[in-house]
Amino acid sequence: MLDIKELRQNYEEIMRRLSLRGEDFSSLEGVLKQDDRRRQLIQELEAMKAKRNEISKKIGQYKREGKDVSEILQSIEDNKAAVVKMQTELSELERAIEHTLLMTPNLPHKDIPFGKDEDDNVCLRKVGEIPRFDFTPKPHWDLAKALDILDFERAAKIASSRFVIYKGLGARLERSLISFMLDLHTEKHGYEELLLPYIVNEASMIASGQFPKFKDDVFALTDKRGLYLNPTAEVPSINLHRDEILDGASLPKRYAAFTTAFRQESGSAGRDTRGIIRLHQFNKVELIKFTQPENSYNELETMLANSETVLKKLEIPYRVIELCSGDLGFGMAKTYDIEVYLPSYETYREIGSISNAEAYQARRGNIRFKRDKDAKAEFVHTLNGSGLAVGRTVVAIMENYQQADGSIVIPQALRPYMGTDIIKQKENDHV
RNA sequence: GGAGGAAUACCCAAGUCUGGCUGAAGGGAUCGGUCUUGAAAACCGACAGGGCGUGCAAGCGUCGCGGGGGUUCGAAUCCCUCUUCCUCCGCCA
Repeated sequence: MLDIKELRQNYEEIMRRLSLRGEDFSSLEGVLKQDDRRRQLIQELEAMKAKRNEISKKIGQYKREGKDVSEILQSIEDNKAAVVKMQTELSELERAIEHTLLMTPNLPHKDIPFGKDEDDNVCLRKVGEIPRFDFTPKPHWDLAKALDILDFERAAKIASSRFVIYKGLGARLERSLISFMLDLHTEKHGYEELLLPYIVNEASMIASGQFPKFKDDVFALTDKRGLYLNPTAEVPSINLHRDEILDGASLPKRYAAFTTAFRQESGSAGRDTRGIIRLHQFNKVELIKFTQPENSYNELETMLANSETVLKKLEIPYRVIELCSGDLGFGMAKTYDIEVYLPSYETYREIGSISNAEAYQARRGNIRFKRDKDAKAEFVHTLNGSGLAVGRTVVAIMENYQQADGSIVIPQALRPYMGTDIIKQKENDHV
């Protein structure tokens, strides 16, 4: 959320930076007018309240002294109605202002490339060798079918389309990757492991930036409490410290969390319908940081490096993309995407996204810190990154490590977890 | 699911029945001081924090006793509602 005071003081500059996103934000002009009226109302209202408090105090005093109170009671009659009226107008204004601010995205960081959409993103580097095959590489769904490690038909029977069942070494591969990633980040990169609720409430959705704007993207439960299936680990983990004032000495806080994410994907009908690239339910290891503002961009770089390490150790080719202003996520000031090379697509596909939200989520979720005991509370910066998307890592391994006979070699780093170095077709397989 | 109980500042805790001099007694912790070679003890002093508004600032006002709403001139105190926690019963991995 943007700070209304900053918007008031720096209107031109903020509008200029917002416009880099390529959308229309003229509605913010109205917010300034509403804010003027709001402040005027607060002054009038508080003056009346001050008067009322004073008179009430006097009434108490008179009563104790046994004096007559009817005259003084009379004098406050008009006050009462006026207070109610002003209070009503004020809360309506506040609600309207808040709604607009909640619908307004974060300011893009000054240094990120300007652009309209993903075509203007900038490739920073390519890492790893793109595998060369002396046969035609197969897409992961074909490989999976022959190996009998993924089952889409039965998943559709049990749930619906865009779900999958992992079987045998397929399931083991997913589980191994989760452990591998968590072990790496907790043991080598200094993150603390979290295992979070998969169900979150509305306040959490608002704080992390999903609501109110992206309500259609999530699964809502019918439970009367207003609960939703977690669309990304960012939601439960950012909310870990909602409405808290953290000790500055405890920053940065670094967390790694395995979660299962659930998404409607309603805007993606027809896209990535085959395989496990885009599912309603998928697993992810997420990295989260709460930092002091001056350190957040350093922490962003190390977080990116931490995510890259996963792919380096798995020896999967990838590239790092810096998102341009027009492709930037709603709540983020700066984002790197990591994309893995997929032979069947003959291109790179996103496998992780590493972002700095600066104070945007902290303001929504009231997440602050104090530099020392007597200091004023300041908003932290929040960062989140994939470390990585597990299902897509499975895809990357299957496709990049496939052999001519359709078997899949397990990356060296993963073998201790897998207990085998290859996934191959079972003998006497009768499916 | 049923029956009870609770939520007050960093912690403990009084106040709630009977609304007003209570933005909140008392204790602990913490910080500062006296004493001491040093420390402890004892004694003295300080000790809501935060949001919002206003102001160059000091300050002033407002809101704030789990959250939200209501009654009232006035609410920690009365009413409604939600949340969380505890005890017991039932069910259950």
